[in-house]
Amino acid sequence: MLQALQKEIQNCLAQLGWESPQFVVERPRKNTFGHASSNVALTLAKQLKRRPLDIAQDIAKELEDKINDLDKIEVVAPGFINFFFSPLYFQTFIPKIRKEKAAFQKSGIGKGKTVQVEFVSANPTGPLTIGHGRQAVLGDTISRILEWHDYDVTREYYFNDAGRQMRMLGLSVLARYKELLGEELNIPEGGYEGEYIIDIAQGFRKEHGDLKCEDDLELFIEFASHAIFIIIRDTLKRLGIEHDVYYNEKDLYKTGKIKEVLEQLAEKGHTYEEDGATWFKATKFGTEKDRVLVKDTGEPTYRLPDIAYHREKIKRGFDLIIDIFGSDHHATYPDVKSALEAMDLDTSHIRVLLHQFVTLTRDGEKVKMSTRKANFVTLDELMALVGTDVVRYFYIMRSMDSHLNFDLALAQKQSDENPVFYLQYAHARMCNILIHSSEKGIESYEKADLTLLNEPEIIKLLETMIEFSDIMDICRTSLEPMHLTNYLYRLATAFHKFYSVHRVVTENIELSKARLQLVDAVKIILANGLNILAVKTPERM
RNA sequence: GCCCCGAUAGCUCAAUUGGAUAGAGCAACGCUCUUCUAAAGCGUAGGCUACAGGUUCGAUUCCUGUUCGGGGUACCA
Repeated sequence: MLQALQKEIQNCLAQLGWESPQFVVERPRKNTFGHASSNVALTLAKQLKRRPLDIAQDIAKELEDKINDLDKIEVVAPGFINFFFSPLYFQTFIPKIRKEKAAFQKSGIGKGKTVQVEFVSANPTGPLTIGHGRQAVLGDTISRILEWHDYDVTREYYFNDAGRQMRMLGLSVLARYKELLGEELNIPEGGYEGEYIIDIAQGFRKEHGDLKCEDDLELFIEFASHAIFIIIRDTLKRLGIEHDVYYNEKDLYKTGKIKEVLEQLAEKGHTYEEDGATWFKATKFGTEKDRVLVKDTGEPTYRLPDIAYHREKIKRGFDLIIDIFGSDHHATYPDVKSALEAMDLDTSHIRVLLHQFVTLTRDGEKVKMSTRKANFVTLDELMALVGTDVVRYFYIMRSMDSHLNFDLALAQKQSDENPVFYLQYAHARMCNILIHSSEKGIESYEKADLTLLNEPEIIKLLETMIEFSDIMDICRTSLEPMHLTNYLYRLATAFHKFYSVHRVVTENIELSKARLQLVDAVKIILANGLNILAVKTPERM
């Protein structure tokens, strides 16, 4: 609705021979300002050197008979143009929604375009924690939003199965294995102390028996990383998340991609040797410090495979690449980007999303999370506690720029403080009304006089319903699913308010039929939104 | 020191990316079920948007400082 108006105004400006400035068409906060409002005139004032009010008058006059189902246009100081639509404008959407169902207002803007979304990518050193959960749900929901827009989405997990952390993991399992064989427990400095390490050691013993195999660390690493991979994959699956591609860091070594990057950078003179290490001249590309790519031990730092991996991403030809990282990664991306540019690769289609951390509180006390020390709460535990719907909704209901407070005590309550129940309750109510109507003998409400729907609560509800596409567009450009949760909450509120004032099924059959169509239509929109969030739509509660 | 995020009602957060009188939920206090689900609705109260400047018709939003939180600043990932 807003986008259509924007175009109409642009046409109008062209007609008047004025250059189109940056302006907005938006939904005003106050009902007295109409259903849509624009600041065009204000933005034109300087260019035309005229009073904004006069400009607004001119535009309003020009637009008046070009827009269908318009009640009136108002020009208000200091120069806003407010649009008031007639009830008919809103009523006509009902048959459209009921006909198109899940396809209602689909933009199709991503048709034929490929997107890769990389998310989670946690080291396979332990079960996913509550911290990882935020990224998991964010990534999957963003993917779902893009899929709604018809993008072809590849969900990818970069699997760090090489490097120092994996060696620590192998050593930790080895230590537990030896303990099982009766030796004294000796977890290495910086090793992993979680219970799950014991389970893995037991699994190893079951498969390999009692070996004298302390030299064969690789065997332990491989076994452990695979075991943890299974754990992580299953956790995500329980949350309704499945990655299309697990990209192994190891493969970058096997296929020689690491070497290629080093060679390519050296060839262009972007690296140098110092203190036995290979350095990347990151400062040449505006980064604050030069970075080590290969340590004096001959082992690469994590940056090198990161660079190689991103080089592969670009080569794979996606139209859009989205990286989702925790805020602790903010320092590393500029280096990767610099290196890619150093290899003359285009990085303009990469979007890096950084989300802030999850703070876990329990009875008001902060709980410190660490995989290594094993004093974390796992994502599995959280799901068991509050259910997947609540987990999915809570993780994205806040902007990713702000810290997320997860109060465990509150989450366990499953009480009325929970917005998820508010939305699901609205959906269940809608279903119940439709069921009730047939019980009351209304066989069909296909033929109805929709002009009967003109009370303020109903117009407000309809107005909110058709806002859906505007919201989905904001989600697409901002990549912030939070806008969708906020919207659905408003939609449910508009419905609950309507419900409390107007009874749907009454003695007045004609009116009942019209309102039944309305309820059916809201239900479709609400379900569309909840489906995108992968939150269930119960018919009864 | 430098870099990234945040600071809005007692608490948790919004504010359509610069718009008009800053809004919700929870907590507090009142109402509303003989009705399609009260997991709901209505009302009251709650604000110098951390602080000080600047930019312009207009700032919670952009810029510059300051204060306080979180994260980073490795030849750890």
